[in-house]
Amino acid sequence: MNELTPRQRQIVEFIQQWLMDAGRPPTRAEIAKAFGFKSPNAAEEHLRALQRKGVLDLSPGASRGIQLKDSLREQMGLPLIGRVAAGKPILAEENIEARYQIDPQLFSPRPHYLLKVKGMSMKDAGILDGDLVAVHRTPEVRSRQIVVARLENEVTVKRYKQDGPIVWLMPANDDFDPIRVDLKEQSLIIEGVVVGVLRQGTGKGFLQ
Amino acid sequence: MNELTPRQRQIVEFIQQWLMDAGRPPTRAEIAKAFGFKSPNAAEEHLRALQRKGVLDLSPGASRGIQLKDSLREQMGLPLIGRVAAGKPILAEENIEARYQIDPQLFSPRPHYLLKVKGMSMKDAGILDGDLVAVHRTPEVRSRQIVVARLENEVTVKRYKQDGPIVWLMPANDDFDPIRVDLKEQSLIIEGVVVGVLRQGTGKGFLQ
DNA sequence: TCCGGGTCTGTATAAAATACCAGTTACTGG
DNA sequence: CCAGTAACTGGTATTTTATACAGACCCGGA
Repeated sequence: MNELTPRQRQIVEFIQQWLMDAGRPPTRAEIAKAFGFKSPNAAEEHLRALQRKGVLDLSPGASRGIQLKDSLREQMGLPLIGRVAAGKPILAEENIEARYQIDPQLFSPRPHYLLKVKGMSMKDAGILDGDLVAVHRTPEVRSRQIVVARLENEVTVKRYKQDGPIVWLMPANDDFDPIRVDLKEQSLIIEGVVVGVLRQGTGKGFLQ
Repeated sequence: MNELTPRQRQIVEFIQQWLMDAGRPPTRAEIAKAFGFKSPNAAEEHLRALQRKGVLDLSPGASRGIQLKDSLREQMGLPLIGRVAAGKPILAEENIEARYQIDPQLFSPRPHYLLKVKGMSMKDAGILDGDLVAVHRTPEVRSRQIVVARLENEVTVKRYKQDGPIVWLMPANDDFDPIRVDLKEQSLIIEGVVVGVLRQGTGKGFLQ
């Protein structure tokens, strides 16, 4: 029911493009012209359908009264997760310290949130205390990827290494020891894969 | 001549705010209502004045036909500088590999460009080969700041240390030697201060 | 003093845009 | 086979919007 038809998807993409180019939403007539509709009502009905499906909002009576809901979420930006409250899902509202807009093209795959790193256990991978890591939320991880894992209600960033039923969470710092997790005994929740790193304020002086 | 009056500045700020909130530009009547004008023509004349001063574009005949020129520049995002052609200014068009939108609140002071780092000379400061550093363009630097410097047509990222007329460009890696610059003999151009670091694609596996 | 720009009121009108209504065609699932 | 939905054409009433014109007031510079 909530799935868009190919035509509806085209309409939404057209509106996004138009917004980028013109800085304002299109009118019914402009949509109709772009798609070759001979009646603006064809556009009207597409817009109604898209509103029913929750993809956009229409402001009654206003000219160019089309608001894409996606763009609102994009405008919100990525949530920055600071301290993760025990037992709460990582993206719970109370964990969000701020939101930052990040160009989606900058990282791939697309990150879902930023996580503030505590401690120097990943120093040799260039991830320092206080750095923000951009995380793509997926449970599918491969060995040698740097992951965000939750173990005993502790959230940690480590390099992932699987050896049969044994998972090793490897620090990138000789001062720390690898963490051994036996999946038959302990539960390990993968909160995502690190797809980027972001450090604020190197100006004042940072480390050594 | 190109200076905006306080009232004109208010108008521009109002349009920016409206764009953020509604996702479309305001009409003359909406501007008039917000400012308490009793005539839409007051808004019209402000828009004309702002167009004359080059702050925005008006699309004749189109409803909500206001395009802020600033927002276009903001949409362009920060330029990513790759290889710097010898003798060319760092922000020359031919040095720009791409543009990325970055939340201005993320870094402070505001960065002017991103520079792709080559080599591992700043490894211990968490800046690795291929990282992007966000750079605030200023010639004013203090000791211990990480700077982008140009020396003999080579652009390099190092920690700055001044000792009277002698400047030391300090690597953050024991395998590299500090660079000694005597300002009486050599010219050193400071291209800016590093205010942030950005690494793309840590997912696949990075270093050690 | 006169001029021009900035800031606004008030009125008017044409053009742009929305919001309906009545149909048509084609496809899909019960 | 029929109902429902998607995807249109064609048209119209109504509202929204842009824009022009006629003034008014203040201020600073020539």
